[in-house]
Amino acid sequence: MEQLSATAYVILGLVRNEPRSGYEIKAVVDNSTRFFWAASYGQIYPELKRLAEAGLIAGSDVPTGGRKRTVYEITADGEEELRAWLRQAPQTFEMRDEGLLKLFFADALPRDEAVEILRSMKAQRLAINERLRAIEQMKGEIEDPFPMIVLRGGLEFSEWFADWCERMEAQLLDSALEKRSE
Amino acid sequence: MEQLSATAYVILGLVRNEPRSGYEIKAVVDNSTRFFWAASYGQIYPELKRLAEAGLIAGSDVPTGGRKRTVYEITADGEEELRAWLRQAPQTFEMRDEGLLKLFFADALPRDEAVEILRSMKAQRLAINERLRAIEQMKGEIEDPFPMIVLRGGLEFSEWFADWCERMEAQLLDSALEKRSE
DNA sequence: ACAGGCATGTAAATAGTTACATGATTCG
DNA sequence: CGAATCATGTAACTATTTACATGCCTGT
Repeated sequence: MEQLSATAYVILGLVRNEPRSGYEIKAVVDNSTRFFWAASYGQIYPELKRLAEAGLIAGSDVPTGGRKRTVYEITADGEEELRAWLRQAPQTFEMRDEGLLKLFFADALPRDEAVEILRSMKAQRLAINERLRAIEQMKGEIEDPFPMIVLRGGLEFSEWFADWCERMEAQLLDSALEKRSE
Repeated sequence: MEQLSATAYVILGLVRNEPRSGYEIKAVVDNSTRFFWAASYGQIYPELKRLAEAGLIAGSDVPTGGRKRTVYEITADGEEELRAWLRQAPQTFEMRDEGLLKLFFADALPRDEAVEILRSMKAQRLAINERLRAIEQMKGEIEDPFPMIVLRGGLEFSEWFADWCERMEAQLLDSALEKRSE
């Protein structure tokens, strides 16, 4: 079998906890992994088919009320595949942050407008922080500690980032002041 | 004119400082923006043509020695376009971190193997930190303070991240100990 | 009745990487 | 001379998003 995509492992990992439908997987992703690994319907549904064909997950019809619904559960092969992947050292770690990109080029703007970039970035991070806090509240007691570790990491990260924006804003305003008093 | 891609603004921002060839742009990206916004030859060269056609940059033949070479400089229109973009609040901020993804699913592994994920992640972040430090050393004195602000932000971030990995590793080992003593 | 959520899916477009082709020049 | 680097480019592939289509069910 060819290499599986990272999205495939997101699915394997999520259906390992409990059987889920494509729709549910998308909902869970949007409240958990999407902060460090997103996935859209356009990836999830085709991937579910591929994984089922490869025998790594198994789908069965489990309607909710009268509503048609296919839930997938992981197979023994799927679990082995997931564990094999988990054992390999992680490779990909990318960031695409338009705020940092704009800040990098901010010399093209007057100082007071450059500072605005930092303010936007801080607001974004605080919004994410609130979002994560809401998710943290929702979670009850569960045995698996890892999702909570990662969630708390996200909280700490967004706090660090917001704080950094604040400090850099202050630094910029300070240096503007210095220049004026020279 | 249609919406420009983020890569287009990377190019506009870089050629604004000084005229550069596609090859040089790629090299600069790899030592600066690629930590928060990457770009490959497959994006850069076609984008240079588009931007030149749109009149936002202008290319001219400037051979190095006998070696053919086209350098691009920003036009007045290009600078206006760049500034207009910089003034809009940043939208995109994504992360794809395979380490966090694996950690999220680490319950599928025995604890001692789960801890390995954190060790790999820490090593990765320390490697990035060293890389950034090397870049910091290289930079001489320049008037534009923003690239250095962003670089220092990257240094602080990688340090925070490595430290977080260390703390989480300790926490995991502690909780494993607790379980044993119950 | 109708809005909103549940549910599955696909088409088209955009984004981005990788690998390759080509060829000149410089340095050891 | 040979390796590395400068330099430009493209083709093929993979990834990913967006938007849409479809239709049922539930609650107000």
